[in-house]
Amino acid sequence: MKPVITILEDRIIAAMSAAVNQRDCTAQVRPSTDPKFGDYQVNGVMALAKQLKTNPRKLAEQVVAKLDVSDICEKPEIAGPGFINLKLKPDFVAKNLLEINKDAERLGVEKADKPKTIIVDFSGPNIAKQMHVGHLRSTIIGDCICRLLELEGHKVIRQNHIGDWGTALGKVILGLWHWCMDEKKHQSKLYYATELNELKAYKENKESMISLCQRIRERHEKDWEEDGYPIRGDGNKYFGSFLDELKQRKDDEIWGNITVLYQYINLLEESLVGMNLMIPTRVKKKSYKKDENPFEYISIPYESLSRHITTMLQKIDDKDNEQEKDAWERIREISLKYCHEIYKRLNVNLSMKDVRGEGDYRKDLLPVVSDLLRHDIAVKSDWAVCVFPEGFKDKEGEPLPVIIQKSDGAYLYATTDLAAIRYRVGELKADRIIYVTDARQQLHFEMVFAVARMAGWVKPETELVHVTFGSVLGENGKPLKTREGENVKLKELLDEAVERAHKVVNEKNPELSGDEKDKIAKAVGIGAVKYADYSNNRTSDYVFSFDKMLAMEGNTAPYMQYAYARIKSIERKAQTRQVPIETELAGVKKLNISEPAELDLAKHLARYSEAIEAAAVDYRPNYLTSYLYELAQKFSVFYANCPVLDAGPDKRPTRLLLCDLTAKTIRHGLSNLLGIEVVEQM
RNA sequence: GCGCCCGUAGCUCAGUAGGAUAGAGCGUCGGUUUCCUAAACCGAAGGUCACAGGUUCGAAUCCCGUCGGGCGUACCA
Repeated sequence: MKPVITILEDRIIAAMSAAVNQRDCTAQVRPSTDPKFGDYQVNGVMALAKQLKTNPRKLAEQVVAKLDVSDICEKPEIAGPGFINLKLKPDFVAKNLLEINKDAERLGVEKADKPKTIIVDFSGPNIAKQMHVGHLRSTIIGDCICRLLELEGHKVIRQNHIGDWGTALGKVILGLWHWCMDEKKHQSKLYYATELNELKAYKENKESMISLCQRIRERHEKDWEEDGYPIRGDGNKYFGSFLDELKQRKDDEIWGNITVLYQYINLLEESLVGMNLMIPTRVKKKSYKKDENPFEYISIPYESLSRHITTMLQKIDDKDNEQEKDAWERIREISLKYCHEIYKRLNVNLSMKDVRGEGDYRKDLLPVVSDLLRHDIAVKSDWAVCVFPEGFKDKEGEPLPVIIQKSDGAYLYATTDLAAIRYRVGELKADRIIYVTDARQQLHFEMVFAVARMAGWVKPETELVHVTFGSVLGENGKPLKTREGENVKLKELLDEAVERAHKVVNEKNPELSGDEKDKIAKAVGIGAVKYADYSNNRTSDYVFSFDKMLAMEGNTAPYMQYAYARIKSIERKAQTRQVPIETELAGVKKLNISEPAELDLAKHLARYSEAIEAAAVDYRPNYLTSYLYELAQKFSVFYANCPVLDAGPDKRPTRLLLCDLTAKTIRHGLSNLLGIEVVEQM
């Protein structure tokens, strides 16, 4: 079904063209700013008058003279400097609504004329860390964008570009080794936790810090020597089997430890800078004889050990780096399983088949770099391989590089992003690629896009879109953290939301069964977190507040869910009063709209597709939540003023239909597009 | 320094390629329940759209400048 606004736009354009004998006029039909101006206002005439240097009011008169909308609107009115105000005829609204009602699946939302293949890159957690609040926005905004585009009939390919190939992984692997050695050799005394506290405590005390670091280094070297069979430091004695056992551990234990270990490695390496402490490690020989130890031993600065491991990791397809590969696969497996539990709870449509992480592009990285070098697009600069796209400057005004390979040979996220673009355009046949990440990565993507175009990996008509969003802030106006200054785990955040929702349900509706309470608490709690995010303009930061998002007043998930539950309650009540809803609804051939509240609700219902279109074209879910909120408000007014079940036989079918369509629209918006559950009662 | 984003009611935020008297919610004050869920509804007060210029029929929106805040700016993502 064509949206009313589009029909009007077409008619206005035709009238404008006829009035001034000129093509491509823009009508600028917008919803009215004030109900007293009608339902839609035409702004384009004034702009056209300016362009033609004529009197806008006169021009408006000429346009209206050519305009035929009598089947849709009352007589158009000219107002102010040259607005044309349009008011829909109740008959037209009624007819329109009946058509939408017939289309229960799509509620009147049209499909795109030319469906495109659209890649949406979102969520992308770093698997070295437990998913935290920083992953929330990309995950849910990305999911909503996919659902909107799918509704419009596009071929949407979801890509979860997980971070599994960078320095963070090197740190986790090193951390796991510490965990292993702690258990195998140090009676599980959790030395790393103790040392983490010491590192924190000695921050300001250089002497103590130095002796602490020396102590750590010595133990490390000794343990490393010992964790070797048949050759020293190969990790075959303890670490290899430890990785196998890891599968049996509980997720909570793993994540608890990894979090601490990660901090430990980070702080240790940070503290080591400038101390000149060296640690032995092995590196593969350039060439070696058969049956010879393929490794040689070198000393590297202790603080660069995790980066060294990252480089080893990035060569995991070399059969001598099997240990790193095992560790990588194990972490990936554990972490992804955990991520998908979160996705499930969040009602986000992401599955394992959508995962294509940095590491999956590993075989493309060398070709990417050599390709760019061969075509003189990339150059070596200070031993790193760089591309200098035009128009980007650094602090000194010098050309700013995209580094695609570090001086130590490691690849970076720009490299994997480039490999991903090549794959998406080349293999997936993308017409458009949408990246949903926070605004801080803007420069990165601008530059990566520039390089991809320089290399000719994207066609000129391929759209590369960076959909940005702001940060989630705490009540203090700073990025949301725990009291200890750590990232808030997504799981804990969701747990608390559900718990709080549960308390409210208990208070408001104590007579419900335990199961029902649980179900409602889950829908309300998770829904509240998601809805609060969606209802904010995505480009701005927002302050996270459980109290606000769980409030019944205002633009919140519970308010929407309540409106839905009220309608469902009417339906339940109808059964006890022997009102045959199905029969009455099926029998509606014509609507009888008499009350202002009915007309107001009906008009809004007919505009669902406009809201979808607005939200989809700008990738802004808050246009959809605003629409839904207004819908719920209008329904509340209707509910208060128009009894449904007690209405006379001339009015009841219409009112039942308004209820039914309101419920369907709320459910579609909330559940199908935002992934927020509705509940039958609350 | 340069670049990007932002500054709207006491608070949290909307404001859809410039449109008419700038909107919600919270909070404050007042009202509504013999009636389908009051987890609701209705009303009132509350604004120099950071500041100063410009563009024009018209600016919160576009341009220039100032102030204030956030983020980014070569081997992290």
